[in-house]
Parts: sequence; structure tokens; C-alpha cells
Amino acid sequence: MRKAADTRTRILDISAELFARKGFTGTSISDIAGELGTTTAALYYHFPSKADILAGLLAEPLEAYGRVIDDLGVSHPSAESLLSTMIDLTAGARGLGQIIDRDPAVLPLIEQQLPRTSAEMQEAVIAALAGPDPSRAGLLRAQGALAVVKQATLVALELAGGSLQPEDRAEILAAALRVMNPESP
Amino acid sequence: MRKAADTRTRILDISAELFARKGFTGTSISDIAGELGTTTAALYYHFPSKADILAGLLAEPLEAYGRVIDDLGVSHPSAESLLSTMIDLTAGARGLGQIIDRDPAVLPLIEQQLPRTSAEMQEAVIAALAGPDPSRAGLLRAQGALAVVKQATLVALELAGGSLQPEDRAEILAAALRVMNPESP
DNA sequence: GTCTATACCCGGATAGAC
DNA sequence: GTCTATCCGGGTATAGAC
Repeated sequence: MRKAADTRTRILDISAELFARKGFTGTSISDIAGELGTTTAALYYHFPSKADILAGLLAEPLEAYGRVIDDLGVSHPSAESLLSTMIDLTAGARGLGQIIDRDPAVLPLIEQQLPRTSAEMQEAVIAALAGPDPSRAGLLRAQGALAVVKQATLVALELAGGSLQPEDRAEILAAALRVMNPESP
Repeated sequence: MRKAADTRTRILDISAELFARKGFTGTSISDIAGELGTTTAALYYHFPSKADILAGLLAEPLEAYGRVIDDLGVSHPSAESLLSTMIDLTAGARGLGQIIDRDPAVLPLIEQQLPRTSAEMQEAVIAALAGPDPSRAGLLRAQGALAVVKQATLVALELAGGSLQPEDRAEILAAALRVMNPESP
């Protein structure tokens, strides 16, 4: 016997997979309903809109992300510590980060109901990594290190079937740190 | 007096900018027409469809990319040489690479009229970087290095107003190579 | 080459029965 | 909770005058 909360969770799971694979705009309500085995109308009993499904998926990861950002000004973490955290955030979002990063049409849809835009948060991380008064080279290194974290973590998740292996995690962190540090370790 | 070839070029320029900023699906024909200063119908005198505009933009970069791929099996370039080439390809595509990488809905539209999918080409580059029988760590490093090239090159283009500065180029290449090489340089 | 007008379709969303 | 039926808007694309 299926409960509403149950169905809600299934919708979120299905949507996460489809959004990650085909993008948000590339996934239609009827795609989701099809996977779910119902009609589109049934979906609207559980969620008021397509954007709300996405919001439901992103709420928790973005909150975690936000806490990290808030902490930046207080604890002034090292590059190692911050990149390490970013690996975990990326892994924890199950490929949902891609949706925000990649589909420019998505941001306006959820931006309003969030304290910070993801662009602002990304900026904050870059700024923290690059330090005050960064050189162009320093900025490029920070951007590069974060790109390594995002891409390699996603690939590692795929390779390991959804969970991040400790040795992969260590490898990614080391690689990102090498990007940050021009001198040999 | 405006010629057709002229207008065609303007359409391509405008579309390149809009596609890069708002994505392909996020850009409507009337967005382009608006920038152009005409109606949507006028656009269809120059291009038979929206997908053809994209194809017009991607044809040359993808051909150049394809030549690099074809050459991989012959010249077995070093990581340095290959990553260096990838920087130039990324810069030469004026942010158009993003469109392919980021919008999953785009591929089906142009895939048919191309010899190779961009996914296949990306695979080939990764394989060439990682070498035969790569370890998981080796794969992650290759993926990371390529991610650095793509992201940092885009940022460098923005910072420098559209052209890639030699010192930025050198910085990006060095960073990507550090990702590839676990030992100190 | 560009216009006005319009056809067509698809995706998101709603109404109301069951 | 899920259905059938339907609406509505926006986006692509076409017809035909100028």
C-alpha cells in the first residue's frame, strides 16, 4: 500500500536521475510521470510545479553549501580543508550540482526562494581559495582546482556506482591541491 | 546596404553570444531576432531552423576537434602537447564548447549530421591522456586535467575580454600538467 | 530581405469525476 | 491519489504580401 510520502520520495528519486541525465529543461513532466507509472496530473497532487520538484531536490544540498559559505568568513579554512569540503558537497548532491551549473534557465526558477544564488556561493569559494587581492594566475588556479573537484568527483561517483571511495577522494584532493600550488610540494 | 552574407554573420555572432550566456534551449528565436532588430520570420530567410544556426556555429570548431582526434592514433602526442592543443580548441570555440557539454538536449539535434559525437571525442582525449590500461587514479587525473583546461580557459577569456593571453595560457597548461603528474615537477 | 499573420505543437498546469 | 479531459502560453516554423 503506497503512501503519499512514499510517492513523493519516488518522484524525487526519479527526477534526480532524469534531471542529472537529461537536464532540467530537457526533462518533461510526462517523462517523470512515465517513469513513475502514472499520469502527469497525478504528479501535481504531490508537487505544485516542476520547479518545486527541483527545489525539493536542491534544498538540502544548498543549505549545506550555504553553511560552508557562512563559515568562510569565520574560520578562514585552508585550501586543503575547503577543497575537501567541496568534494563532499559535490558528492552529497548526487550530480545535482550539474543542473545548477549547467542549465542557465534553471537559476531564475529557484533563485527567488533562496537566500543566495549559487553563483554568489561559487564566487565566495573562489575568493576564499584565491585569497585577498588575487593575481590573474591565482584566480585561474582557484577556478581550476574547483573544476577538478567537481568533474573528478562526478566521474568517481560513476566509476564506483554512486558512492565516493576514500582512495578516489584522496586522489581528487591531491590533484586539486597540485593545481593550487605552483611550487612542488 | 546590408547583404545576406553580412546578416548571416551577424546572426551567427549574436547567437554565439546568447547561446553561450543563456544556453541553447534557453535562447528563443525571437531573442535572436530581437537582438538582430528584425522579426523571427526574417531569420528563416537565412537559416532553415534554429538547429541549423547551432550547426553553423559548431561546424568549424568540431572539425578542428575531429582533426585532433584523428591525429591521436598517429602521432601519440605527449600530455603537454595534447592539453596545449585542447586549450587552443577551447579558446577557439568562443565558449561554444559549453553548449555541447552542458545542454544534453542539444546533442540529438546536431549529432546526426556529424561524423562523431562530442562524447566520443572527449572519450578519446581522456583515453589518450590516461594511457593504456589506466588505473582509476589515472582516469581521474585525466578527467581533472581536462576540466582545468576547459574551465580555466573560459575564465581567462572572460578576464581578458575575449582573447587568451599568453601568460594565462602558460598558467593553465602548467596547472593541468600538475594534475596529471603526481610527482613534483 | 523583411514584414504581418497565423498554423502547429508541446509542455506546464488546472478542473472535476471517481 | 489517480484518472480523463482540457486549457493556456510560448516557441518553432510557414504562407504570402510588399
